[in-house]
Amino acid sequence: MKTSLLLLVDGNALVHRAFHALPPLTVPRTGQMVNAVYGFASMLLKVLSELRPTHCAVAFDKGRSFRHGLFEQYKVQRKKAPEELSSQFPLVHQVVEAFGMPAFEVEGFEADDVLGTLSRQASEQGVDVVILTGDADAMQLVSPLVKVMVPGRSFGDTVVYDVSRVQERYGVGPEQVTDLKGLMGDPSDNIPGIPGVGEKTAARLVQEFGSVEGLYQRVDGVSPARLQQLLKEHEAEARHSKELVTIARDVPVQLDLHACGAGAYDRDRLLELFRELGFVSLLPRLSQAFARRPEARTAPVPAGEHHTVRTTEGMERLLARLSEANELAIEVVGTEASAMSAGVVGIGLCPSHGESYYLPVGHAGLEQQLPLRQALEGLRRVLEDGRMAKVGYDIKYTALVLARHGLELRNLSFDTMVAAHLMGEKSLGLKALAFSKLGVELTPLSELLGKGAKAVSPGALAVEQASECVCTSVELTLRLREALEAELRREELGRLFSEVEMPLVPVLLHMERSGVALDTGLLWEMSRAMGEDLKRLEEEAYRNVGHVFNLNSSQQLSRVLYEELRLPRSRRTKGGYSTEAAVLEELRGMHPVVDNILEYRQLAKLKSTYLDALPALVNPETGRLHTSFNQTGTTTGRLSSSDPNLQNIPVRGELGRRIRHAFVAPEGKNLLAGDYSQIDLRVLAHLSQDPALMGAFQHDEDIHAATASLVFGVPMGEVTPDMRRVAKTVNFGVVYGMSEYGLEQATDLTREQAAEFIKAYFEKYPRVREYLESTKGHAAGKGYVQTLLGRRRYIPEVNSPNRQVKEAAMRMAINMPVQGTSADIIKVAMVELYRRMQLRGLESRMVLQVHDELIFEVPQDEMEEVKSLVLEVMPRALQLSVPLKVDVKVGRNWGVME
DNA sequence: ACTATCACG
DNA sequence: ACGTACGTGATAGTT
Repeated sequence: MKTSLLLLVDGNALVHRAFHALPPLTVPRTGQMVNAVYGFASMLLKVLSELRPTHCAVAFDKGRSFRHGLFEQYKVQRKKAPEELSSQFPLVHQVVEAFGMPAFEVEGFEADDVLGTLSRQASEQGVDVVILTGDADAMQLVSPLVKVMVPGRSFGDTVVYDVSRVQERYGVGPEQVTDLKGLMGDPSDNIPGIPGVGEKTAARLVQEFGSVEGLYQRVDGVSPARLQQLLKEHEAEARHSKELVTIARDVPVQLDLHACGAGAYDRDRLLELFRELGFVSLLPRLSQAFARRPEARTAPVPAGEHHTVRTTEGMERLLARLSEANELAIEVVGTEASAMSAGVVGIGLCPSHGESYYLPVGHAGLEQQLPLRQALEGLRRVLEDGRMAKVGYDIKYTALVLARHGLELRNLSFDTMVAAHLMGEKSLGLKALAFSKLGVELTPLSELLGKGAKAVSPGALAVEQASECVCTSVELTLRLREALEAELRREELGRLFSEVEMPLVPVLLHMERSGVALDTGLLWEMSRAMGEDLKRLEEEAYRNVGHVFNLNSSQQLSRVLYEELRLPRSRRTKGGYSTEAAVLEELRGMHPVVDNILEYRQLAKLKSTYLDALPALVNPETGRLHTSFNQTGTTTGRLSSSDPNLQNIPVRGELGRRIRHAFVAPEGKNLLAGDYSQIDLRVLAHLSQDPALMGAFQHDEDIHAATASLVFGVPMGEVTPDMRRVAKTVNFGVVYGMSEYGLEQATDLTREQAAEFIKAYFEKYPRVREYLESTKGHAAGKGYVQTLLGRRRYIPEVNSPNRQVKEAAMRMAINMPVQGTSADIIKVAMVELYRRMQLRGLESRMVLQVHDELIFEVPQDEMEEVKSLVLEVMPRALQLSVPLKVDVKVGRNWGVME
């Protein structure tokens, strides 16, 4: 006999939960955020196909909850839902409607009150109920006929609570959940409870006294005394809190089962809606959800054979299989995030769909696993075979760890992280990509490991768990390649990807692995000397102010300067008034402590960020300093450098420059630097095709002086240093989308002078103005801008109704094609230089890139050859309408280069 | 985890 | 009447 089952959904709670649990997901063209809609729809499909309810209904909050009348602080701390969430509710309602589910809303009640009432009415009719929600408060509704289902740790999973499960989880029965919550309170709803009473204590009290009311009848029997005291003091809060967390079951609403029949969905409407929202992955699940008879449940993660290879025989079978493959997704699980220090825990391999392998080699205490040596020797033929394409997610990490263990991964053909970044994807985690590109929810290894204090090392994981996770991960990597390859082609990014970005991967790997030599003795000595100066400055500052304070705290400093010393205030910050250097410069001479602070700040920055930090990062294996070059860190296409950042080593001040002296070439070698001269302005000349700007570069003029001469209307010979400085500022400013206000701030010009200068500038360079205007027009029309090689940046804010947001977006739109084209150019140069250096078998190595300059470490006998190679390749990287000029300098260290 | 500051191009 | 230069990453202090 078929029994009835009513599914009741708390629309608000589920949507909130989905919004916070799922990575951002937007509709490509409109930018509408839909992650919560997706999660809601996906969860509904799952539950419909698994539970096969005969009836269903959804409830939503409506109006101001009656609880606000009971308690004015109710949910008062809760921020207004962000636009990204609230804009999804209309779509959720559309989904519910297409699913053919009646939606209940009752003015003044929250969704769970409506569900509480409906579930009571259903129980009275003897109907089984499952409540699907994202809010644990609903546990109080559980009864022999009513179960509560909530999403699990990963949103795709669900956990069902019946009476015994509630008892087990909370230590009290469902009817006591309100007592428990009343004592504990709920910070997320601003419900007070008893301060200091958590879940443990609350559960003990409820077990002992049965309820809040029972507790207060016998409150003198509570021990310890401290707790008893607290309970007495906060009796009103406890009783009130219980009232607040109690779900109403007498809402004016009537359950009509006939109107709630499941399966009354509008298939065409659903299909259309899912297509519109880009939920392609949900389409095949529709028939499952609405099929008449129960079928096998859909797997959230693609099924496939996952093998764990732990024996010599297993290895032989694997190798036989790999020899037939022509591509291979690969992932190394390392002991740590830094590829230059990581050991190997395991290797994941996926030669084709539905078939993946995990080789544990470094699992702690695991008896049956191959030694790393044997695993690598076995795999060497395949991994070093340049004919077999390797696919990976962050493949540079995998290849670098392997390289350090003596194996060169060849033919790095597709990195899904790099591809996704090129596609403008903002969330680049494998989890986010699998979700947005494949509609698959996966738990990445990193989540298994936890973070912060309770993080465990991968080697400590159970091999079954690691294997399952890594096999899924390489499988998805292979499937992502297909999705992304097609997308790249569609967006005409295929060449940029396969001819620039992917060939760059081994170059960056080489640079990271090379590292750079550091004179740590020099840094230590400077640190010691600077430490003394800092101490002196600190004491002087205290003397000038009259008391001790923390010079490193901008908040304390703000109080000292603007409250105690009453110096003139300017820009506000959150914790007081700004104390940044530009502001302090204005205050110079008003009080002696200002000078102390400025000098202290400068020295403290240099000491902590460079002098003390860098020597500690020298790799004990190599004795050198190794950065990471991040290929997916910027919106413009530049590289970034981290751990440590070697792209912001000081150069400007005298003291700063001395730090560069510590970046040295080993005995018998020199450093060679090739830097593009004025690359951004040359790119601007090319992009704008402005005749005057192009002419200046074609004649190899000093561009800032030439600009000054043009704008001020004086011959080149009569340009003063001041005129040149203003022209230089404007030349840079143009590339940043500068305004009159910006120029005023950056120079000592008045607003009027600044306006006049800008006007004159655009009269002399009219095509630059036209170019800037057309770039902004393009951005507004298409929602993106691009570089010479087609690299794109999507900027949806260009059409923001908020003027400030829109203007900021326009400045980004102006800057990106220039900065990004320069990045294209140097990347092409790096790939070509590396290729040629390899071909010639040079011992020289590229070691650093700083946006417009490349640093090489060159043995003395290769110096001339490398110098001419650099001078040949860098200027020819891309053909522009103006020449690209490269200056080459050589020196024993990075501080003295001639 | 966030904010303010500051090093680089 | 507004009130910002574009792009990064590391540090120290604060929550």
